[in-house]
Amino acid sequence: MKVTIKDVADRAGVSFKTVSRVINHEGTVKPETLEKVNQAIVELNYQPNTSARNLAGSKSFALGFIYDNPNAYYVIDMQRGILDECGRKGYELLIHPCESTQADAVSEIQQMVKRTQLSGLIISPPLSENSQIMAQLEELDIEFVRLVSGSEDTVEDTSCVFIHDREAAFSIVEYLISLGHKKIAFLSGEKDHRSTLERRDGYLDAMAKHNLEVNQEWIIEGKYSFDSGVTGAQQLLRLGNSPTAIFGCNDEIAAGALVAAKLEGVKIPKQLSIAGFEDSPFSRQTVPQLTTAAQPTKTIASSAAELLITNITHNRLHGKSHIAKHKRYTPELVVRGSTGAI
Amino acid sequence: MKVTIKDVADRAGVSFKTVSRVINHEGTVKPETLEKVNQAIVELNYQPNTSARNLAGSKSFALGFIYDNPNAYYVIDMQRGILDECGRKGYELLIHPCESTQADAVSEIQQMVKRTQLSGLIISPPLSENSQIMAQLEELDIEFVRLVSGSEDTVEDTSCVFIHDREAAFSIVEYLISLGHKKIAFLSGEKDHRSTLERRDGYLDAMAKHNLEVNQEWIIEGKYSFDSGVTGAQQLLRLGNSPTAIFGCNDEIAAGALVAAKLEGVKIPKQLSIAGFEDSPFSRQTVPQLTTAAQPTKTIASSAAELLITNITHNRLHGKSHIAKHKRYTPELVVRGSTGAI
DNA sequence: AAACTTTATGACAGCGTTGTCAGTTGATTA
DNA sequence: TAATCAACTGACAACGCTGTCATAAAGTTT
Repeated sequence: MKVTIKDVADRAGVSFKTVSRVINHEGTVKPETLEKVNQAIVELNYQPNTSARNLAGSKSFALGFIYDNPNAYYVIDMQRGILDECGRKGYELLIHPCESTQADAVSEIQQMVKRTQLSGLIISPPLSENSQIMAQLEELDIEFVRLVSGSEDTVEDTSCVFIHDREAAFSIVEYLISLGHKKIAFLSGEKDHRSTLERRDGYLDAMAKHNLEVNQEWIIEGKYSFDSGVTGAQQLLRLGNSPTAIFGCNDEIAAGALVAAKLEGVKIPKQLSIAGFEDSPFSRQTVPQLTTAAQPTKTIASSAAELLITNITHNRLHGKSHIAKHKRYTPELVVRGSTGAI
Repeated sequence: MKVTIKDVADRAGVSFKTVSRVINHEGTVKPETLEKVNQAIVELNYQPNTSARNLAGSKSFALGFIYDNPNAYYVIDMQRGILDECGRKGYELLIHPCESTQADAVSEIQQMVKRTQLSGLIISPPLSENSQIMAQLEELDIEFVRLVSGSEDTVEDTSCVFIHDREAAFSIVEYLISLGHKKIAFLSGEKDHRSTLERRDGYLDAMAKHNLEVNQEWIIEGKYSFDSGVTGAQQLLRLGNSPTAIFGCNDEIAAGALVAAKLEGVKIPKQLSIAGFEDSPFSRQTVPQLTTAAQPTKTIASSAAELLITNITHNRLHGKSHIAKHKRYTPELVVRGSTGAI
């Protein structure tokens, strides 16, 4: 009924330990033996039992994805990207949404890690930016990779995938400037998200580079939500000296701004240009479609998983020598109908 | 370092088997012993090792969620709902997005089940409606619960959670009728999705009940996408005899229709009423907001997980006596600004 | 008070792997 | 030719738990 390593061994005429060597690609198996074993594996359609492997090796072939992000599109893309890599490397994925505000967030993660012996964690923003939580996680003695906005790490030398939000925001705003805009507003997301600050800095960089005045009234604090975009934009449009372009911290905000503009009777892009960030499906479901910065979330996720698995494998072989590698991505400008010359 | 069942046993002054009994709520432990053991567990912060439990019991405390659904909001809600229940019952969740069109979808699932000894699967539409895949899954000898549109099962006696799309669609259309609409169009989703057919039937039911003519030109085949809503609505609005109300098969379609109406210069809801289905975040991010039917996805998911875990537990105790229970949910009408009297 | 239940607990094998260490083989060297 | 070495393979004990069966303790019946 159930095919075990011994069945494979019998069929191949070797000891079950040799089969184990083959499964684990230990490389110390004679080519012809390897061939026999592989054939037996195929013939019997053998699948190694994960629990047994985990138990015996006191490790696990599973990664955890920890997130605290309300954006469904983002989360789904992340999951897909991680799963792709997991599939290639023979890992499973456990997902763990949580609330970073929750006091026991870490102890919950810790329990999960203990129970399942997760061999690594991938942590996405904004959780990955919470230095307190990250500090606690360090103590858990588990490998992890964080996704963070920016180009340098705030926390010590953990493995990171950096997203260059600042540079991307800069490109967007510079593009708006190239269209002739001088009065450009910024609709911010939660200001305790690093991405908000990075994107704002990119905006400020571009304004400064082109010697454009930044009116403090044009920087509106808000949230990463559609509603926040609506109210923020309304506020801007009712200003005496209202901007001719709005850069929303993400597509939801920008979509909200678009709606607000319509409510106020402002024509897009004739009277007002609006740009978003992220290139989520949102940005293609507005009229006109949003100019935005495309964040290759799925690729980033795969890449984070790859980095994590590399680290895990490395550590298994060479002990905790912490190679702490980094990767970097810069979202790219995508021009659509919501922006235009004045 | 690592706390095992034996450490707990030593501390509580009992055999490790007794601790095992406590962990598994076997109920044959004297109250005072139980108390001692529980205290030891807390003091040592003991977490049973899942791999060991799985291996020894040749079962697993993990469910799989199999889906083939492009709708990010839906998937996220499902995951949350399932995870909630998993948390309560001490299960883990493995997610497995897949393509139902893919030839080896089932063999992939099978391998995953073998590897991880998943104790049950939750399968959401449209995959759950694919009778071929379901048939193959039956042979896998694994407990599963399907989510399906409708009120009766097409497949034999598997466990199901039914979503009464037809009834809900009926309410929506009847509501439109109550507003005075007589010319009501239907923008369909993929017609190989059961939900599409159910919602269409609900639409037809309502039309029939009120003796309203159904012009075949008003039923437009499409997809569950924003774009499909746009083109479908455009087609309708350019008709000589165009409808005064549109019922979109889901919120994305309806949102698309809304945009199309705007492009054509048609005022919502003055000249045209539009209703969606699902109550996804979409429906609140349009202007005006969409009238829709609220599908309690998260609750449904929890409920499916609960049903599954009940079945699993039952089967462990009493063997495969297949209790095949069903649950039912009817989405509820949510009236917002996109619909109004003519 | 003896015989029988019932309830509560423990001893121990085994789940399917990996890790460790001890062979075995064949080739290479002195 | 014997000695040495590398490359490969196998035996066997873990890993941390559950299942099975045996046993002890307590309660019930006659």
